Order: sequence, then structure tokens, then C-alpha cells
Amino acid sequence: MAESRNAGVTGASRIFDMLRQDLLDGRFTAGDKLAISALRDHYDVSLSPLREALNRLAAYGLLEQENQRGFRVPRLSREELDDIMTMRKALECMALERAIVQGDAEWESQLLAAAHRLKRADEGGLAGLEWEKLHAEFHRTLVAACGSTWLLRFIAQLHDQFDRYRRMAPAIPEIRKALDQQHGELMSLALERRIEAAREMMEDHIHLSYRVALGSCGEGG
Amino acid sequence: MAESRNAGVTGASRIFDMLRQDLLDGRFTAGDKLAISALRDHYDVSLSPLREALNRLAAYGLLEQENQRGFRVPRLSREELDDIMTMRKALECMALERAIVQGDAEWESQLLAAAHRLKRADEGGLAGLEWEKLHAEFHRTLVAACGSTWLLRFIAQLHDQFDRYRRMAPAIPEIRKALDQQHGELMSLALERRIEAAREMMEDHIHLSYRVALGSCGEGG
DNA sequence: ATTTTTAATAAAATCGATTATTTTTAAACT
DNA sequence: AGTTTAAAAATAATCGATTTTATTAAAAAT
Repeated sequence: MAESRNAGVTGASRIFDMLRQDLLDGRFTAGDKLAISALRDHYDVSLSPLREALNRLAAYGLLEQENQRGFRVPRLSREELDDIMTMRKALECMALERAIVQGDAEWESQLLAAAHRLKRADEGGLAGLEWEKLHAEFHRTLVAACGSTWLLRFIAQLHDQFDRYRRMAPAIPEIRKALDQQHGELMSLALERRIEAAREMMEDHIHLSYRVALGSCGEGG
Repeated sequence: MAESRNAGVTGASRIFDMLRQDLLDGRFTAGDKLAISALRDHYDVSLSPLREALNRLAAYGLLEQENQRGFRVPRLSREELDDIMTMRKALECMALERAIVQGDAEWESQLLAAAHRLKRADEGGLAGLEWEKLHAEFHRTLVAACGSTWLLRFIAQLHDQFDRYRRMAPAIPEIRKALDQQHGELMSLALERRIEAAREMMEDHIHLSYRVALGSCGEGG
């Protein structure tokens, strides 16, 4: 068979992925309107696949769509960040508990591996997109065994939302160090099946990360 | 100004709404592939707005999209229904509690009104799309004051998912009668700010509705 | 008879151009 | 001067046709 072609990738799906990444990276200014023809040039695609990608992103919540007047990058607000943080705590704690109850040996292995990769990256001072990828993968793996497709879907969506704030905020080395440590502790508590301690650690972790993310919305919000 | 035109409505948004309704109504067979050219004829639109609507619906979760091979109506499975039901219980109870704590006088009024409209519809034997609309509006209002945009968004999404199952299932008059009664009780408990009793009633309500919805997935699922 | 290859068909995705709507600019008016 | 109206420009949305990819049908090979 040897599917060496770009199997299962359409122009629209490619643009979707790229735009999503660029939105999470903060490459667009929050509140700005997207100049479609500029995007067309930048990503070198035609209007149809581009618009399809934009429609998906809007339905997903990474863009706002107003009929007859195009797409814009959602503004960042303190209120929304609070909402996202609160929802992350609720949903990820729920998922973590369920994963701890239901997780099997395969989950344990993958969690161990994901934590190790992330730790190596931390120690090696790896930053940027590669680190982001490992970090997202660790959190995904942590709750992956929760058994609920919809819960995982919502959590992933909230992570994307949260990341817009966090990645835009200035780094705080002390907090970052504590956060890195918590990843290992979260893994340990999960593997030891200590539900309550794990939940508390998760709450702390999200809240600490929230304190960093706060830096992205100026005082007023 | 008198915006008597079809203000803020594009072809794509119109088709999105219609397709969503038709999907919730079960007008498409679960598992089927959508014949895009047939849809084009049926809704009398061109490909571009139609495809944009389909992309939105897929990102929203009411359609499945596979690159290079179009869109299909998601299958109904017992497992997914269980997941949706469990998530509804968790999220709607959370939202209800928060609404009861935070809800103001305006919320009380709107809840009272929504419950009344629904009750009148029940008594008058109103069925079909009109009833569905009032029913959805009641449940939306019940939790509207929870203060979380994202929580409301997820709940609305789960309602749409749940409805695909429920509306397809055969009616069970006894259960339906009990469900109708619970709407009034939910409103009363909410207005009396009886958090725990309201949460329990909400769990019961969702579970009872789930027992109806089960009728849509044949034994195996 | 079954599998593999090739050709034909059908469908999805994309393109370039057109139409409709909004936003901006300039003129006319109060 | 400020407000309203009208024209021009810019942008969003849509169209019809083309290209690409998957699916089916037929032929060739094992």
C-alpha cells in the first residue's frame, strides 16, 4: 500500500491546523479582524479551503464570526480567563479521578513515558513549540483514561482557550519551576491511585498556571 | 433604522440552522453519508455556503468529517448516549447550583415565564417542533444564571447531542408525564434556592429522560 | 475462482470570477 | 461645525466550472 502521499490531508485541514497553532501562539492580535485576502497570500491557498478552515475555527471557539462582516480574533478578558480556569479545574479534576479509577496498565505506561519526555525537555531547557507539544501531550495523557469522549473533547477545547492567555503572558521563572515539578508529582499521585491528593494537586497546578496567564490581560481586562 | 432586510443572515448561517434542526429531528439516517449534491438541491443553495455550514456542524459535533471523503451523520451508540447522559448530569447540576446561588430577580422572572409557557404547551397537548423549542428554552433558562459562558456552551452542545437520541426514540407516555411534572418541580426548587434538592431532581430528570432516549439504540447499540 | 490491475465513474475539494454587503470617503445640506 | 446623504472603495459571500481524489466496474493475471 505504502501511502506515501499526503494521505487524508486537505487544504482546509492543513490551514485549520496552521491557523490554530498560530492563534495559540498569539501570532494574531486579539480583537483584530482577520484580513482574509492577507491570509490567502500568507498561507498560499485559495478562498474556499481558507474559509472552510475559518468556519471550523469559529465553531470551535478560536475565532468569532459575525455574519456579513467576517472573522475576528476573540479578545482576551480577565472574566473569560477566570471562567476557563474554573471550568478547567472542574472538568480536569473530574477526568483525573475517573482516569485514576479506570486507568489500566497501558495508561500507566503512557503516562510514565509522557512525564519522562516532558521532564527531559524541562531539564534540557527546551522551549517553544516543541515543549508546548510535550506539555499538552502530558496533560492529555493524564486524563485520557477517564472513559468519556465528551469530557476529553471539552478539556482539549479549554486547554486551547487557556493557552491563548498563558502563552501570551510574560514568563515567571519561579512559578514555572514549581509548575514543572508538579507535573512529576501529578504523575506519581495518579500512578499511586491517590485520588484526593491528585485532585488537590491538579487544582493547585491549574491555579498556579492561571496566575501566570493572568499576565496576559492588563489590569482592566 | 428599520432593518427590515434579512439582517445578519448569510446563506451559510441559514443552512447551518436548517441542517442542525433536521439533524436533531432525525431527518437523516444515522451512519449515512451526506450526498452533498442532493443537499444542494434540497436546500437550494450553492456549494460554498453549504460546505461552510457542513464544516461548522462537523466542528460542533453534529457531523463527522473525514478528509477527502465527505461528511456523515454520526452513528448512535449506547456507549455514547451513556457518556452524554453522565456529562449532562455533571455539568447541568454544576450549573444549576451556581445559578441558584447567583441568580437574580430577572432570572427568577424568566424562569417562571419559561416554565409557564412549557406547562401550557404540555397541557394543550402541543407537540413537535414548537414544544421542543419551549422545552429547550426552559432548560436553558434554568441554568442561564450560572455565570459561566463555557459551561453554558458545553451544556447546549450536549443537549443537541442528547436530542438526537431522545427525539428518535419511541414515546413512553408514563415517563413523559413524570418528566413534564419535574419541570415544574425543578423551577420551584430553584426559586426556593434549595440547592441539594434541586440537584437531585435534576439528576432524576436527566436519568428519566435517558431511559426514554435509550429506545433509540437497538439492544446492541 | 480469486486476486490484482486498469479504466470509467462519481464525488470531494478547490479555483477564479462574480455578486452582495459593509465600510470608507467625499459632497451636500442644515 | 456638525450631521445627513450619496458615491466610491473594500471586503465578505457566493457562484459555476475545474481539478483532484476516491469509488466502482471491468479486464487481466495468477
